[in-house]
Amino acid sequence: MARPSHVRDAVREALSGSTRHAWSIEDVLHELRGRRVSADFSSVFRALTFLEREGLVSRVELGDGKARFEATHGHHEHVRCDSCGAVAPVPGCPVEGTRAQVERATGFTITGHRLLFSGLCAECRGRVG
Amino acid sequence: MARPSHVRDAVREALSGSTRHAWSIEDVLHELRGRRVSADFSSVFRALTFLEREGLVSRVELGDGKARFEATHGHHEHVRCDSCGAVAPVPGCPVEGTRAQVERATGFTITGHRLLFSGLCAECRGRVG
DNA sequence: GTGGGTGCAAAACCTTTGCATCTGC
DNA sequence: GCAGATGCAAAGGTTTTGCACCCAC
Repeated sequence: MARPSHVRDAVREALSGSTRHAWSIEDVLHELRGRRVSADFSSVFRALTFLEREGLVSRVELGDGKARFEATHGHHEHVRCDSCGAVAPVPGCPVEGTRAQVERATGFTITGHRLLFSGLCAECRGRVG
Repeated sequence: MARPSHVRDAVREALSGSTRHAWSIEDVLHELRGRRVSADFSSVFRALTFLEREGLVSRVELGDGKARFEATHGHHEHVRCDSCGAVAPVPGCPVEGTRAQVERATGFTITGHRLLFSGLCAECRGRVG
């Protein structure tokens, strides 16, 4: 029954009150530490899992072996920098409207999708090449 | 210098001589066992890594926490069954042609993408709902 | 008291690497 | 012999879970 949870509250605030996208658990932990919120890795993990069940947070897979989370927003895709790992949101979605076609081609009932672009962010393009 | 490698050979044959897509290392191991090929997990792992460097095999990430591999084919996307985990290829690609737009919107230089559909395969649709 | 929230530590899972061995060449 | 291929086992890196403790109701 709605007992106070400083970790959960802080995680919710961190994710919704920042422009950063696709937080790893470590990212969240560092952010909390920066805010002087004492928290443990497993508590952050549990907070994220909890918020995910609530629908406030979405888990996104970016293929770097780490779980990533972000505040649930409108539908969007992601782009990840091959060099530094930075993640940015991609507005819009080129996949909309292809569902019927994919269902016809595969026999699956399609319920969702995940699109991840890879490339170089502006910063790394200047630095790396 | 081209020394015989029964594991590598068997892995190559398994991946190219089957309709299955997106093999996990365990999948390959079971297939080899079925073919009476003795092999160890790490040998299969090394064979896959080797074939990947050769370009004969591609590593694909399907967000289930396991590395997946498949024979390198023309560009295609994947669909994964939420219920049983079956993976099927999706011909074509709705993302082609959106690169310029994404680059404009994000400032990244886009070099690739990964699209994964999720849904229910025909079998699970009948069984689960 | 009771049940949820936390921290700490250990368990689980996968992938990757080290090492000794075996085998063609 | 030498170098590559293998198996076994252990190391690494992350995510999950078990447990004991503490605190708000």
